Amino acid sequence: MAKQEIREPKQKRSIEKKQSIIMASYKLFCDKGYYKTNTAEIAQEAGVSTGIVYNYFQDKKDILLEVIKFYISILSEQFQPLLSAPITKSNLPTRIEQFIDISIASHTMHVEAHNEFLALSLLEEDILILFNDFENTVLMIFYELLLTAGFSRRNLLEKIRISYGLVEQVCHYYIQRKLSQEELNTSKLLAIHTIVTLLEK
Amino acid sequence: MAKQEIREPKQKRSIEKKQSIIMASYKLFCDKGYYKTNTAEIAQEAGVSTGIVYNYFQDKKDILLEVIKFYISILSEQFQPLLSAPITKSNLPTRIEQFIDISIASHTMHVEAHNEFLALSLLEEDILILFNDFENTVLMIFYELLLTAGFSRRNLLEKIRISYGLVEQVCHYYIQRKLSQEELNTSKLLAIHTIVTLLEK
Amino acid sequence: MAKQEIREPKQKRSIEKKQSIIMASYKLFCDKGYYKTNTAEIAQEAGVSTGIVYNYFQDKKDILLEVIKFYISILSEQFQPLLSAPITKSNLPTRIEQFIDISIASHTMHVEAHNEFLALSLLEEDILILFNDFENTVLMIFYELLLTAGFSRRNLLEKIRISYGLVEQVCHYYIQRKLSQEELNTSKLLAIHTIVTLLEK
Amino acid sequence: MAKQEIREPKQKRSIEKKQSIIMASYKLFCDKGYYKTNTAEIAQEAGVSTGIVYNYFQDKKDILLEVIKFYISILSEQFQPLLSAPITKSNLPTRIEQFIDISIASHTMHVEAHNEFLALSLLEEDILILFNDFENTVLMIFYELLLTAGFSRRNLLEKIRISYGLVEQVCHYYIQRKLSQEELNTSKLLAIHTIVTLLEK
DNA sequence: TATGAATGAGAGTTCATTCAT
DNA sequence: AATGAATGAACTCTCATTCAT
Repeated sequence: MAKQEIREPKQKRSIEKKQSIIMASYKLFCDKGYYKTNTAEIAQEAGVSTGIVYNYFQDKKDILLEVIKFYISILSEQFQPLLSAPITKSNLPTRIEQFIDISIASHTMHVEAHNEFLALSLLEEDILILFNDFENTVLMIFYELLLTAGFSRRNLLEKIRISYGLVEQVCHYYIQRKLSQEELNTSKLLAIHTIVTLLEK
Repeated sequence: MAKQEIREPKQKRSIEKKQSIIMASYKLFCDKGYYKTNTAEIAQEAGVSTGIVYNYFQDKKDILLEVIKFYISILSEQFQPLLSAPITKSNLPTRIEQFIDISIASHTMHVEAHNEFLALSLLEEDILILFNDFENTVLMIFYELLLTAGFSRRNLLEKIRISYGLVEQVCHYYIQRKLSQEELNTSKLLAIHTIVTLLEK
Repeated sequence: MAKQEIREPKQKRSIEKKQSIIMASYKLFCDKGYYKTNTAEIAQEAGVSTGIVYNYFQDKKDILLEVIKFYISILSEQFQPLLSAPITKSNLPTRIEQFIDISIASHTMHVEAHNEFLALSLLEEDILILFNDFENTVLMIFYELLLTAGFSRRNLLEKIRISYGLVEQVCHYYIQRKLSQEELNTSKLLAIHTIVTLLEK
Repeated sequence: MAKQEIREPKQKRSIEKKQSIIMASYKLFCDKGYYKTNTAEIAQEAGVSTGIVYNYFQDKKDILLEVIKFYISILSEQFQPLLSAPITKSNLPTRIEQFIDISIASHTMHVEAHNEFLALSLLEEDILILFNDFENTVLMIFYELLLTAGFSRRNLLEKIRISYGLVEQVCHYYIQRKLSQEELNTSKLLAIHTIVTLLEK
């Protein structure tokens, strides 16, 4: 029962085609959702035939995984500047604010993607793993940055987790409940203050 | 294209039948997920015919909505004791700990339900509304309790939202990442301390 | 991953419908061959919808197995008179001739079925088993009949197998090569004489 | 609707390429069966591109025909020594035994091929013709050998056909039913004796 | 000659919903 | 009110064959 071999495209044109299928899928998954998008639509949106999709991907689920990897790579890029800047005790509040701003920006830019893929991560184990890996990477970088900044190692990981979760919640509220800019600012200030207090404790 | 009228069952036997369909669906949605459960299975699990399901429910989605209402009613019941007990400045940490414990207990008891329905709430607008309504109700009760306890009205709602989110995050981490009991205790203590600080600020 | 339950139809109408699907498939498999018949055609020929087929059968292969059981039951019926008549040393040639005549008659009546199903038995293990079971049953009955007739037990089973194969070959030649009636008669006489000699040896 | 012309390869490299496609197909048809082998696999196994296959063969069926011709050429080779040795009344039993032994050897060596191609010959008319031609050739050679050996012309062809079929049956049983060596020997002796009797009659 | 990416019709199967009884 | 057989559109995936390069 030999599985058909999946071409890992080496040539430029092939890579472009695989990428175009990913982009088309990304768009459709955001617009209509993964379950409500069928493979024919993906092919059409990508401007290819239905058959060729299966030259590049094992099955529909495989497409989803690649789309999510692509999405995570976008997130990664957006956080990059923040993650490579040093943290000090004095610039901590600014850094937290930047983190919140970037989170909100990235969620807002891809609000449908965020919802859809978060939902799928709850429904499918292997998608959860991709997101967890990304999250862990980010958390570990903050861990190192905060150690370097002179914060105590004691319970630091737990503190970061809680802080991270807190930021996620602020973003989630803002986007889902459509908070006003003013409410957002209030929440931001509260969150920043809370996190600073927590980390310095 | 007049939609077939859905009877709102008045007689005892009918009510029981509708309820049994909801219970069967709840079980199956938790076990296999909404998308992977078909109506024939629901009918079989409920011990009724496939046709009769459509006497009580508009369509499959309608069943889901009722199942979620049922799930929320369970949550509601579990939080009831906490929501009817008064909060004072001195018992606040205890109350927060109780809140966390109840949250974890209810998520753990229905861990599949929690994941499945949270995911669906991100995929379907009308499910989100149900959960938001529940959350708002809970938040408002805490708002009143905290006002009565003498906490300042200033930014109180935002503070509660953030606190609520923080608890959700701790639970989510505990369940998804399978934290050890020890890690959980650390996180709990940190969370309680953070929330107390935040509210008293 | 619960397989959909296959209804074993108890009610008269259901049994009739299952039978009609088998008959339609039998016809199509003989006319066009199993691989070249699709499920839509089967449904159409049976006068049902495509979906209902899967209420009665696990999958396409399952239909094939039932069709072959049906075919074997026909064969069984045709050999019945011969298999229930006693054999004596003196009527042995007549019995062998009857056996050849019935074999030819049944192969001729269902020449397409015979070829198609024999071919499939070589391609699919579980089909081979069905045919082997039938063949073994027939051989064992002859074994008993010949013992009763007073033939020696020594190598009797091997002798019967060879005789059976010999008859099959005569039929096969007659049908495939379109022997003339005269050639058939010659072959028949030779086969009868050979078998009698073999058994009496 | 002019069919694309199929080159009959004259150059050495082309002939080798065509042959390698045939060999690859032979291997795959034996391993997986004709229907379960696709042209991409054939090309890969042969180390050529999928497109080039259609320069040498009309279509997939055409490959099959060539593969069967190749298979028959192997059979032919294996029977060659026997078919060129003279038969006498006294060495007849030995010759028959050799015939059985070669048959079993060739079927055993290519047991998958034998089953697969026999099946296909029942499903496809033009394949049957190829096998019949081979069989007829073999039978005619025996006919001549036996005439030379002094056997009567009367019904000789029918006798040979029956004998040939009998040998096929013994081999078939041995391979399909996995007879023991002992059972095989018994059957062989019985078959030889039967055929000798038949021919001498 | 040769490549292998691309095509697209067609396969088997599922399932929410309907309807004759 | 209840049944469960029946519907048929829609789904994912395969593969013999073609064609631009």
